[in-house]
Amino acid sequence: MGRWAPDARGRLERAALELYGERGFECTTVAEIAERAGLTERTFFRHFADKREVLFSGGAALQEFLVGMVDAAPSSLAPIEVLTAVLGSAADDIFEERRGFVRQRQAIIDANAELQERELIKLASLASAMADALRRRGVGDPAASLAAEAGIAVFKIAFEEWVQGTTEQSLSEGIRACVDELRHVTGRPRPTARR
Amino acid sequence: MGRWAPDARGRLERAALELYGERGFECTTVAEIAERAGLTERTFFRHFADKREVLFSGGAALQEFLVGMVDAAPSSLAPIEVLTAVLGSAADDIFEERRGFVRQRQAIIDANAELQERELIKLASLASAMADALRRRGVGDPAASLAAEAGIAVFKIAFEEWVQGTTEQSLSEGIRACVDELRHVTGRPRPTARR
DNA sequence: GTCTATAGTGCGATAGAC
DNA sequence: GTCTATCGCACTATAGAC
Repeated sequence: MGRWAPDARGRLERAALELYGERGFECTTVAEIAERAGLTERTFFRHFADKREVLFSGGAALQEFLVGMVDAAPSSLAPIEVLTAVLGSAADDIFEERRGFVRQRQAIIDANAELQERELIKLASLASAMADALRRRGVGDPAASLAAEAGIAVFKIAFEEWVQGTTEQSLSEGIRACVDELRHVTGRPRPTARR
Repeated sequence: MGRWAPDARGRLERAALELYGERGFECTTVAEIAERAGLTERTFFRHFADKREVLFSGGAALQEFLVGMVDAAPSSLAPIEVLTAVLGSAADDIFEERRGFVRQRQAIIDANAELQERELIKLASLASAMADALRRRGVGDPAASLAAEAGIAVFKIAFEEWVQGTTEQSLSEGIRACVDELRHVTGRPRPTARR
């Protein structure tokens, strides 16, 4: 048993989620979060770069998961197939099991512009990491970037519907449906001599 | 002739661009910007919600331009064709003529994470406005969102290459090339009975 | 762990334009 | 008189320096 109660980081995360939910992100001070967690302001900033980051530190794990799956995917698969499979796995293994937490967190983010900014930069960094992973598979440019951005866009749109709860579909089903829809939207791959 | 020198807003924008370029975004205080523009800190915040916004207020005009063009496009065009045409027009009529300014501004943004966050949220709002415009044309969901997000992704990737100056291509040529590449990446629109 | 600079807000005063 | 743009001051909270 150490000198301090364990899991300071986790306590700060939980305290922040509670308080942001109760009184909103802007109306919560770091001092209040620290107090509820039984710690000081200074300690908060040693764990999280700023007041927003406490909601996003889980993103690193998600990124590792996705990149690892892309790296491990059979080399026979086309980029779009890899992404569909990998995002679907994340949906089933990570999101579906934490639906309550995810929705609570999303409600907080949706209520604040600063938090939306932070979320978008996390998604952009995810897209960039996915593009790198595709390049390691030998996918060229700009195909790698385009596929990664398209994958993230699909995820974003499917996630939005899933988290709202207006659909019976699972998240991974929504992802597959969106990929199909994207195929139709972009049209056939060049009107070469066919017909 | 008024009591004050005219175009306070423009003076603030120019002063900010200069100072952010000279010493970086973080090392510039709002007081310094206001001083160079011959105004006070309080006036800066009257015109711009925060220190970042001074670099992004032109985005509203771009959004109006794009949405207006989508609304005015012939109804015979498919969503992806509308977006390709509209983004190409913006490239030729807005970006190509301001290349110097755009590059200077981008160098400032690339050097700072907070500014990248703000840029991403502006792009997201652009995507959302484009999706709305497509829905007004009768495009359904999620096709409208997907097309808009794909269009913005294409623009982002083509813009990146163009602004770096590593290509001879014009921005609108880059956009068309990226749209073609995206078509190939997503693959054919469902393996229906053909062949 | 304390101290401080700076971002950003709220409110009242002022000086013109109309 | 009203309206608008600016200033000035007091204030809080974040975030970083020491």
